[in-house]
Amino acid sequence: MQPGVQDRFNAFIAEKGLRRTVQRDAIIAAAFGTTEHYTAEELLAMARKIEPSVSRATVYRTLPLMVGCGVLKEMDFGKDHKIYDPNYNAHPHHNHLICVDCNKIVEFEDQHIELLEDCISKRLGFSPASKSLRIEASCDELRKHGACASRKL
Amino acid sequence: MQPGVQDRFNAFIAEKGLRRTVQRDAIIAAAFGTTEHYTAEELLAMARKIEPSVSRATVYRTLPLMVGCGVLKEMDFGKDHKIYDPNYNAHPHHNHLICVDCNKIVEFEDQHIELLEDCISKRLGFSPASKSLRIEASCDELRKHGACASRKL
DNA sequence: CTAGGTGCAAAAGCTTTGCATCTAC
DNA sequence: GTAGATGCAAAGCTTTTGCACCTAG
Repeated sequence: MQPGVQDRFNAFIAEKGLRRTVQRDAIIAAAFGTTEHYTAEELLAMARKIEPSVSRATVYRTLPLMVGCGVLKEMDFGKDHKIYDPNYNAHPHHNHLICVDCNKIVEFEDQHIELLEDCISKRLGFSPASKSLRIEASCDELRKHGACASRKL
Repeated sequence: MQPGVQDRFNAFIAEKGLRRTVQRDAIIAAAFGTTEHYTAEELLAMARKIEPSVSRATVYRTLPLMVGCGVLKEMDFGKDHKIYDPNYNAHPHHNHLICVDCNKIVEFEDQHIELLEDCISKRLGFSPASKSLRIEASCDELRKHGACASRKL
Protein backbone atom coordinates (compact mmCIF):
# COMPACT_ATOMS: atom_id res chain seq x y z
CA MET A 1 0.00 0.00 0.00
CA GLN A 2 1.17 3.52 -0.76
CA PRO A 3 2.86 5.05 2.30
CA GLY A 4 1.14 7.89 4.10
CA VAL A 5 -2.25 7.37 2.54
CA GLN A 6 -3.74 5.53 5.48
CA ASP A 7 -2.55 8.25 7.86
CA ARG A 8 -3.91 11.01 5.67
CA PHE A 9 -7.27 9.31 5.49
CA ASN A 10 -7.37 8.66 9.23
CA ALA A 11 -6.65 12.32 9.95
CA PHE A 12 -9.38 13.36 7.51
CA ILE A 13 -11.86 10.95 9.08
CA ALA A 14 -10.99 12.04 12.62
CA GLU A 15 -11.28 15.73 11.81
CA LYS A 16 -14.80 15.18 10.54
CA GLY A 17 -15.80 13.22 13.62
CA LEU A 18 -16.20 10.05 11.56
CA ARG A 19 -15.06 6.59 12.53
CA ARG A 20 -12.47 4.10 11.49
CA THR A 21 -13.90 0.68 10.67
CA VAL A 22 -12.62 -2.66 9.44
CA GLN A 23 -14.49 -2.16 6.19
CA ARG A 24 -13.04 1.26 5.51
CA ASP A 25 -9.55 0.03 6.30
CA ALA A 26 -10.00 -2.79 3.82
CA ILE A 27 -11.28 -0.43 1.13
CA ILE A 28 -8.34 1.94 1.63
CA ALA A 29 -5.92 -0.97 1.52
CA ALA A 30 -7.48 -2.22 -1.71
CA ALA A 31 -7.68 1.24 -3.26
CA PHE A 32 -3.98 1.95 -2.72
CA GLY A 33 -2.60 -1.54 -3.07
CA THR A 34 -2.48 -1.01 -6.82
CA THR A 35 -1.36 1.64 -9.28
CA GLU A 36 -4.00 0.63 -11.80
CA HIS A 37 -7.19 2.55 -12.41
CA TYR A 38 -10.37 0.80 -11.31
CA THR A 39 -14.14 1.07 -11.20
CA ALA A 40 -16.29 0.95 -8.09
CA GLU A 41 -17.18 -2.63 -8.84
CA GLU A 42 -13.55 -3.62 -9.24
CA LEU A 43 -12.67 -1.91 -5.98
CA LEU A 44 -15.42 -3.89 -4.28
CA ALA A 45 -13.93 -7.12 -5.53
CA MET A 46 -10.43 -6.12 -4.38
CA ALA A 47 -11.65 -5.00 -0.97
CA ARG A 48 -13.58 -8.21 -0.45
CA LYS A 49 -10.39 -10.22 -0.93
CA ILE A 50 -9.03 -8.40 2.10
CA GLU A 51 -12.23 -8.28 4.14
CA PRO A 52 -15.16 -10.34 2.86
CA SER A 53 -17.72 -8.40 4.87
CA VAL A 54 -17.31 -5.29 2.68
CA SER A 55 -20.54 -4.48 0.88
CA ARG A 56 -21.19 -2.62 -2.33
CA ALA A 57 -22.97 0.13 -0.45
CA THR A 58 -19.98 0.76 1.78
CA VAL A 59 -17.66 0.98 -1.19
CA TYR A 60 -19.94 3.54 -2.82
CA ARG A 61 -20.15 5.43 0.47
CA THR A 62 -16.39 5.37 1.04
CA LEU A 63 -15.35 6.45 -2.45
CA PRO A 64 -16.54 10.06 -1.99
CA LEU A 65 -14.68 10.18 1.31
CA MET A 66 -11.39 9.20 -0.33
CA VAL A 67 -11.98 11.66 -3.14
CA GLY A 68 -12.91 14.42 -0.70
CA CYS A 69 -9.83 13.65 1.35
CA GLY A 70 -7.77 14.26 -1.76
CA VAL A 71 -6.04 10.87 -1.85
CA LEU A 72 -8.08 9.46 -4.72
CA LYS A 73 -9.01 11.06 -8.04
CA GLU A 74 -12.30 10.44 -9.76
CA MET A 75 -12.22 10.47 -13.54
CA ASP A 76 -14.74 10.07 -16.29
CA PHE A 77 -13.54 8.76 -19.60
CA GLY A 78 -16.82 8.62 -21.40
CA LYS A 79 -17.54 5.07 -20.42
CA ASP A 80 -20.68 4.07 -18.60
CA HIS A 81 -18.99 4.04 -15.21
CA LYS A 82 -16.57 6.22 -13.29
CA ILE A 83 -12.91 5.31 -12.99
CA TYR A 84 -10.71 6.01 -9.98
CA ASP A 85 -7.00 6.81 -10.08
CA PRO A 86 -4.86 6.12 -6.99
CA ASN A 87 -1.68 7.63 -8.47
CA TYR A 88 -2.20 11.28 -7.60
CA ASN A 89 -0.29 10.91 -4.35
CA ALA A 90 2.87 9.74 -6.05
CA HIS A 91 2.47 11.99 -9.10
CA PRO A 92 0.23 14.94 -8.29
CA HIS A 93 0.69 16.59 -11.67
CA HIS A 94 0.35 13.74 -14.06
CA ASN A 95 -1.91 13.90 -17.08
CA HIS A 96 -3.72 11.26 -19.10
CA LEU A 97 -3.63 10.28 -22.71
CA ILE A 98 -6.59 8.14 -23.65
CA CYS A 99 -6.59 6.13 -26.85
CA VAL A 100 -9.92 6.59 -28.62
CA ASP A 101 -9.43 3.25 -30.37
CA CYS A 102 -8.52 0.85 -27.61
CA ASN A 103 -9.23 2.87 -24.45
CA LYS A 104 -5.66 2.46 -23.28
CA ILE A 105 -4.81 5.09 -20.67
CA VAL A 106 -1.23 6.37 -20.49
CA GLU A 107 -0.11 8.62 -17.66
CA PHE A 108 2.54 11.24 -18.38
CA GLU A 109 4.07 14.40 -16.99
CA ASP A 110 5.27 17.40 -18.96
CA GLN A 111 6.76 20.69 -17.77
CA HIS A 112 5.67 22.67 -20.81
CA ILE A 113 2.07 21.69 -20.53
CA GLU A 114 2.07 22.72 -16.88
CA LEU A 115 3.13 26.22 -17.87
CA LEU A 116 0.73 26.42 -20.76
CA GLU A 117 -2.18 25.34 -18.61
CA ASP A 118 -1.39 28.08 -16.13
CA CYS A 119 -1.28 30.72 -18.86
CA ILE A 120 -4.48 29.62 -20.54
CA SER A 121 -6.37 29.26 -17.29
CA LYS A 122 -5.41 32.74 -16.16
CA ARG A 123 -6.17 34.21 -19.57
CA LEU A 124 -9.69 32.81 -19.34
CA GLY A 125 -10.22 34.02 -15.80
CA PHE A 126 -9.68 30.80 -13.94
CA SER A 127 -7.26 29.80 -11.27
CA PRO A 128 -4.86 27.03 -12.28
CA ALA A 129 -5.41 25.24 -8.98
CA SER A 130 -6.53 21.61 -9.12
CA LYS A 131 -6.36 21.39 -12.88
CA SER A 132 -5.98 18.22 -14.84
CA LEU A 133 -5.53 17.60 -18.49
CA ARG A 134 -6.28 14.79 -20.80
CA ILE A 135 -5.49 14.13 -24.41
CA GLU A 136 -7.49 11.80 -26.58
CA ALA A 137 -5.57 10.33 -29.45
CA SER A 138 -5.42 7.44 -31.86
CA CYS A 139 -3.27 4.42 -31.29
CA ASP A 140 -0.45 3.86 -33.76
CA GLU A 141 -0.48 0.19 -32.92
CA LEU A 142 -4.07 -0.17 -34.01
CA ARG A 143 -3.52 1.59 -37.32
CA LYS A 144 -0.45 -0.49 -38.15
CA HIS A 145 -1.54 -3.91 -37.00
CA GLY A 146 -5.31 -3.67 -37.10
CA ALA A 147 -5.43 -4.42 -33.40
CA CYS A 148 -3.99 -3.01 -30.24
CA ALA A 149 -1.91 -5.17 -27.94
CA SER A 150 -3.02 -3.58 -24.73
CA ARG A 151 -6.72 -3.51 -25.31
CA LYS A 152 -8.40 -2.67 -22.02
CA LEU A 153 -11.90 -2.33 -20.66
CA MET B 1 -28.77 25.58 -38.48
CA GLN B 2 -25.07 25.20 -39.19
CA PRO B 3 -24.43 25.04 -42.93
CA GLY B 4 -23.23 21.81 -44.47
CA VAL B 5 -24.12 19.61 -41.55
CA GLN B 6 -27.35 18.32 -43.02
CA ASP B 7 -25.56 17.43 -46.25
CA ARG B 8 -22.75 15.70 -44.46
CA PHE B 9 -25.20 13.65 -42.44
CA ASN B 10 -27.27 12.75 -45.48
CA ALA B 11 -24.18 11.54 -47.32
CA PHE B 12 -23.17 9.47 -44.28
CA ILE B 13 -26.63 7.99 -44.01
CA ALA B 14 -26.85 7.21 -47.71
CA GLU B 15 -23.45 5.59 -47.77
CA LYS B 16 -24.49 3.20 -45.02
CA GLY B 17 -27.73 2.31 -46.77
CA LEU B 18 -29.77 3.99 -44.04
CA ARG B 19 -32.80 6.20 -44.53
CA ARG B 20 -33.70 9.81 -44.13
CA THR B 21 -36.77 10.34 -41.96
CA VAL B 22 -38.75 13.28 -40.62
CA GLN B 23 -37.60 12.42 -37.12
CA ARG B 24 -33.93 12.32 -38.00
CA ASP B 25 -34.22 15.59 -39.88
CA ALA B 26 -35.79 17.19 -36.83
CA ILE B 27 -33.10 15.84 -34.52
CA ILE B 28 -30.34 17.14 -36.80
CA ALA B 29 -32.03 20.51 -37.03
CA ALA B 30 -32.32 20.69 -33.24
CA ALA B 31 -28.78 19.43 -32.67
CA PHE B 32 -27.23 22.10 -34.89
CA GLY B 33 -29.64 24.93 -34.30
CA THR B 34 -27.65 25.87 -31.21
CA THR B 35 -24.02 26.34 -30.21
CA GLU B 36 -24.72 25.26 -26.65
CA HIS B 37 -23.83 21.89 -25.24
CA TYR B 38 -26.77 19.65 -24.39
CA THR B 39 -27.77 16.29 -22.96
CA ALA B 40 -29.79 13.63 -24.74
CA GLU B 41 -32.87 14.69 -22.80
CA GLU B 42 -32.41 18.34 -23.76
CA LEU B 43 -31.97 17.37 -27.39
CA LEU B 44 -35.23 15.42 -27.22
CA ALA B 45 -37.05 18.52 -25.97
CA MET B 46 -35.55 20.70 -28.70
CA ALA B 47 -36.31 18.17 -31.43
CA ARG B 48 -39.91 17.83 -30.27
CA LYS B 49 -40.44 21.55 -30.72
CA ILE B 50 -39.64 21.01 -34.38
CA GLU B 51 -41.35 17.66 -34.82
CA PRO B 52 -43.53 16.45 -31.92
CA SER B 53 -43.47 12.84 -33.07
CA VAL B 54 -39.80 12.43 -32.11
CA SER B 55 -39.40 9.85 -29.38
CA ARG B 56 -36.73 9.42 -26.74
CA ALA B 57 -35.66 6.12 -28.30
CA THR B 58 -35.07 7.72 -31.69
CA VAL B 59 -32.96 10.46 -30.14
CA TYR B 60 -30.83 7.87 -28.38
CA ARG B 61 -30.59 5.91 -31.61
CA THR B 62 -29.67 8.95 -33.70
CA LEU B 63 -27.02 10.38 -31.38
CA PRO B 64 -24.46 7.64 -32.15
CA LEU B 65 -25.11 8.21 -35.85
CA MET B 66 -24.26 11.90 -35.59
CA VAL B 67 -21.21 11.13 -33.51
CA GLY B 68 -20.10 8.40 -35.92
CA CYS B 69 -20.61 10.77 -38.83
CA GLY B 70 -18.20 13.16 -37.16
CA VAL B 71 -20.53 16.15 -36.99
CA LEU B 72 -21.25 15.86 -33.27
CA LYS B 73 -18.82 15.32 -30.41
CA GLU B 74 -19.69 13.28 -27.34
CA MET B 75 -18.12 14.44 -24.12
CA ASP B 76 -18.15 13.25 -20.57
CA PHE B 77 -17.57 15.79 -17.87
CA GLY B 78 -17.96 13.55 -14.88
CA LYS B 79 -21.65 14.22 -14.51
CA ASP B 80 -24.23 11.48 -14.51
CA HIS B 81 -25.11 12.02 -18.15
CA LYS B 82 -23.26 12.55 -21.40
CA ILE B 83 -23.00 15.98 -23.00
CA TYR B 84 -22.93 16.66 -26.72
CA ASP B 85 -21.04 19.49 -28.43
CA PRO B 86 -22.20 20.71 -31.85
CA ASN B 87 -19.31 23.17 -32.31
CA TYR B 88 -16.71 20.87 -33.78
CA ASN B 89 -17.73 21.73 -37.31
CA ALA B 90 -17.08 25.43 -36.89
CA HIS B 91 -14.03 24.98 -34.65
CA PRO B 92 -12.55 21.53 -35.17
CA HIS B 93 -9.60 22.16 -32.86
CA HIS B 94 -11.19 23.79 -29.90
CA ASN B 95 -10.52 22.66 -26.36
CA HIS B 96 -12.52 22.85 -23.15
CA LEU B 97 -11.85 24.37 -19.80
CA ILE B 98 -14.24 23.05 -17.19
CA CYS B 99 -14.66 24.82 -13.89
CA VAL B 100 -14.61 22.30 -11.08
CA ASP B 101 -16.60 24.68 -8.89
CA CYS B 102 -19.51 25.76 -11.05
CA ASN B 103 -19.29 23.38 -14.04
CA LYS B 104 -18.98 26.30 -16.43
CA ILE B 105 -17.51 25.11 -19.74
CA VAL B 106 -15.35 27.54 -21.72
CA GLU B 107 -14.25 26.69 -25.24
CA PHE B 108 -10.89 27.99 -26.41
CA GLU B 109 -8.26 27.52 -29.09
CA ASP B 110 -4.51 27.75 -28.67
CA GLN B 111 -1.71 27.23 -31.18
CA HIS B 112 0.91 26.27 -28.62
CA ILE B 113 -1.18 23.56 -27.10
CA GLU B 114 -1.81 22.12 -30.55
CA LEU B 115 1.93 21.73 -31.06
CA LEU B 116 2.52 20.36 -27.61
CA GLU B 117 -0.22 17.79 -28.01
CA ASP B 118 1.35 16.59 -31.21
CA CYS B 119 4.76 16.22 -29.59
CA ILE B 120 3.49 14.43 -26.52
CA SER B 121 1.22 12.12 -28.48
CA LYS B 122 4.04 11.09 -30.81
CA ARG B 123 6.45 10.67 -27.93
CA LEU B 124 4.04 8.22 -26.31
CA GLY B 125 3.42 6.30 -29.51
CA PHE B 126 0.08 7.73 -30.49
CA SER B 127 -1.10 9.54 -33.56
CA PRO B 128 -2.26 13.09 -32.90
CA ALA B 129 -5.34 12.58 -35.06
CA SER B 130 -8.71 13.26 -33.45
CA LYS B 131 -7.29 14.46 -30.21
CA SER B 132 -9.03 16.74 -27.79
CA LEU B 133 -7.93 18.36 -24.62
CA ARG B 134 -9.63 19.58 -21.54
CA ILE B 135 -8.46 21.54 -18.55
CA GLU B 136 -10.19 21.48 -15.22
CA ALA B 137 -9.68 24.56 -13.14
CA SER B 138 -11.12 26.65 -10.34
CA CYS B 139 -13.27 29.65 -10.98
CA ASP B 140 -11.83 33.01 -9.86
CA GLU B 141 -15.33 34.39 -9.63
CA LEU B 142 -16.33 31.80 -7.09
CA ARG B 143 -13.29 32.38 -4.90
CA LYS B 144 -13.74 36.14 -4.91
CA HIS B 145 -17.49 36.43 -4.55
CA GLY B 146 -18.45 33.15 -2.97
CA ALA B 147 -20.63 32.36 -5.95
CA CYS B 148 -20.25 32.08 -9.67
CA ALA B 149 -22.38 34.19 -12.00
CA SER B 150 -22.68 31.62 -14.73
CA ARG B 151 -23.55 28.63 -12.68
CA LYS B 152 -24.74 25.94 -15.03
CA LEU B 153 -26.11 22.41 -14.85
C1' DC C 1 -24.64 4.91 25.64
C1' DT C 2 -25.19 6.95 21.12
C1' DA C 3 -23.86 8.99 16.90
C1' DG C 4 -22.25 7.04 13.15
C1' DG C 5 -21.60 2.74 10.04
C1' DT C 6 -23.06 -1.43 7.69
C1' DG C 7 -25.56 -4.83 4.67
C1' DC C 8 -29.40 -5.79 2.11
C1' DA C 9 -32.59 -4.95 -1.15
C1' DA C 10 -35.34 -1.67 -3.25
C1' DA C 11 -35.26 2.63 -5.75
C1' DA C 12 -33.41 6.09 -8.95
C1' DG C 13 -31.82 7.89 -13.18
C1' DC C 14 -29.90 7.57 -17.65
C1' DT C 15 -29.64 4.59 -21.63
C1' DT C 16 -30.76 0.45 -24.32
C1' DT C 17 -33.73 -2.90 -26.36
C1' DG C 18 -37.74 -6.22 -27.77
C1' DC C 19 -41.64 -6.03 -30.34
C1' DA C 20 -45.38 -4.80 -33.21
C1' DT C 21 -46.29 -1.31 -36.45
C1' DC C 22 -44.99 1.83 -39.96
C1' DT C 23 -42.49 3.83 -44.01
C1' DA C 24 -38.70 5.26 -47.19
C1' DC C 25 -37.03 3.77 -51.34
C1' DG D 1 -42.32 -5.41 -51.31
C1' DT D 2 -38.86 -5.21 -47.86
C1' DA D 3 -35.11 -3.68 -45.14
C1' DG D 4 -34.84 -0.27 -42.12
C1' DA D 5 -37.08 3.11 -38.60
C1' DT D 6 -40.21 4.36 -34.96
C1' DG D 7 -42.75 4.55 -30.41
C1' DC D 8 -43.77 2.50 -26.34
C1' DA D 9 -42.76 0.29 -22.37
C1' DA D 10 -39.93 -2.90 -20.20
C1' DA D 11 -35.32 -4.08 -19.08
C1' DG D 12 -30.30 -2.97 -17.97
C1' DC D 13 -26.64 -0.89 -15.44
C1' DT D 14 -24.36 1.83 -12.35
C1' DT D 15 -25.10 4.39 -8.26
C1' DT D 16 -27.97 5.90 -4.28
C1' DT D 17 -30.92 5.29 -0.35
C1' DG D 18 -34.34 3.60 3.43
C1' DC D 19 -34.25 0.78 7.16
C1' DA D 20 -33.23 -2.24 10.86
C1' DC D 21 -29.31 -3.82 13.09
C1' DC D 22 -24.51 -3.22 14.62
C1' DT D 23 -20.30 -0.93 16.74
C1' DA D 24 -16.47 2.44 17.59
C1' DG D 25 -15.31 5.68 20.89
